[in-house]
Amino acid sequence: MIAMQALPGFRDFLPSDCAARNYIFAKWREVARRYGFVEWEGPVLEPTELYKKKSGDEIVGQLFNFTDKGQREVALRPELTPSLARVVAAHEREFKKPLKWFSIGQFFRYEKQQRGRLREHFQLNCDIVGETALAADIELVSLCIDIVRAFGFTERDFVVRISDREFWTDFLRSQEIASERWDEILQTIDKLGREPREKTSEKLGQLAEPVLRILSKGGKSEKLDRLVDGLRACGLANFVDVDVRIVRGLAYYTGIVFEVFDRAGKFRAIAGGGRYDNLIEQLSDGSASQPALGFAMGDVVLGELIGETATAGEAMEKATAVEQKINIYIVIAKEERRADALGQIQQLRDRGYRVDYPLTPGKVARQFQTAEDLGASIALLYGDEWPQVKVKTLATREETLVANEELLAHLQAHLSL
RNA sequence: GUGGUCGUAGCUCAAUGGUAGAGCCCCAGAUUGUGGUUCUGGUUGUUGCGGGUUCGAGUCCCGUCGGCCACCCCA
Repeated sequence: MIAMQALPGFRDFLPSDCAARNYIFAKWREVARRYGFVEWEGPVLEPTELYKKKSGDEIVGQLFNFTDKGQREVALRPELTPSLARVVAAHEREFKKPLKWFSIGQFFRYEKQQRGRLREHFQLNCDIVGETALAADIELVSLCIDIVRAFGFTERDFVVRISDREFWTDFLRSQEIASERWDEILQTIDKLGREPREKTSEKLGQLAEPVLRILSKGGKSEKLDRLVDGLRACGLANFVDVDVRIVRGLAYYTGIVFEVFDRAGKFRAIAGGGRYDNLIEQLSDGSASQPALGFAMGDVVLGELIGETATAGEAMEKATAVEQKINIYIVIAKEERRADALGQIQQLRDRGYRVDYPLTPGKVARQFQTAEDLGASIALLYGDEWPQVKVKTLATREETLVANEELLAHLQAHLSL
């Protein structure tokens, strides 16, 4: 029995898990760069106040927070957006607008874990700052779709549900509802799918009838139409559904909001985001003001969906397998040749080949087995043939003798990496 | 935070209240320096932990920790 284990909700990444994670990160990075986004990072630990301040009280109860040795109230970041807002406010004039920034990092929350929901996870965040035009919303949703597509998913596998908070705030204004109640009503609409209809009606009171009528009709707006038109021009309209039931829990969203789900409805949201035009101004106490929008995509649900989707799973399997293989394994058949082998190993590694060899004397049969296990395509045997080396192509079992000093040239000609 | 359910070897799982097992993995062999198959042998457990009932507990009871599921909440 091992005494120490990881804390609940925290993961160990064994090599295969790490390879899968790196694969996800690589796709995220690759597609974000295709869209002209640049990478940045913020601190993992932030003052608790940053999250208490304006992002809605609902998040505070789930913070992984504590008091540090300097008596500061701090929290492991649960999300990136407040940090981004702070950074943008502090460096507002240093960059031309719009900013297109992305970040990959670890985020934390303190709550009971269950499937798809740990106390720690990795997230991609993509944000556009300094652009009010709907074109920015189209760009962001397009990027989100293309990132999911990059893993081999199609419109049969996932859907982006798009909504607009302004659709609801316009409605509430038309109903002459006091703005203090808006957040509470939006929360109720957000919960609509998860709560019994009677409870919703009770909470909405006189609004229940018009709200339910809108939902049964589907809800439409000129802005949402234009958004979908823009995505259609990109050829991405098949990936989206307008669905005004999407509101999102965070209070800081102000306009378009969206969430990505698997079509089968088996998992939690894969990604989510929206427009938060007032947050930067709020967090900076008015010293900076920038419209902004962004989304986040986590590694946990995405990873589960990749694992359960044949095409995506195979693509990842293939990519990670290649990544973990070595190119060349050195078989030391005679210990007298170890020094010669080491000299060549150094040369090969300098040239960029992935090379491994037995650290202790061992049977030749076992060494070939190890070469196979490590995924080498070629084995070099150092033994009685010296100063020649036996070059064996493992897949075909073909062997040729090559003089050791001609080995580099020989491999360059015969081993394509 | 609340409720339900589960916890046996590194992994997947067996064991009517009566001496804890199998498969896989791993390790070592099968006449001198050649790998994916095969054969032989071998290692591994305070049955999550702590109490209790019993002649006797992996099995029943209580507590605790951990996993899973639902609720809460959702970045």
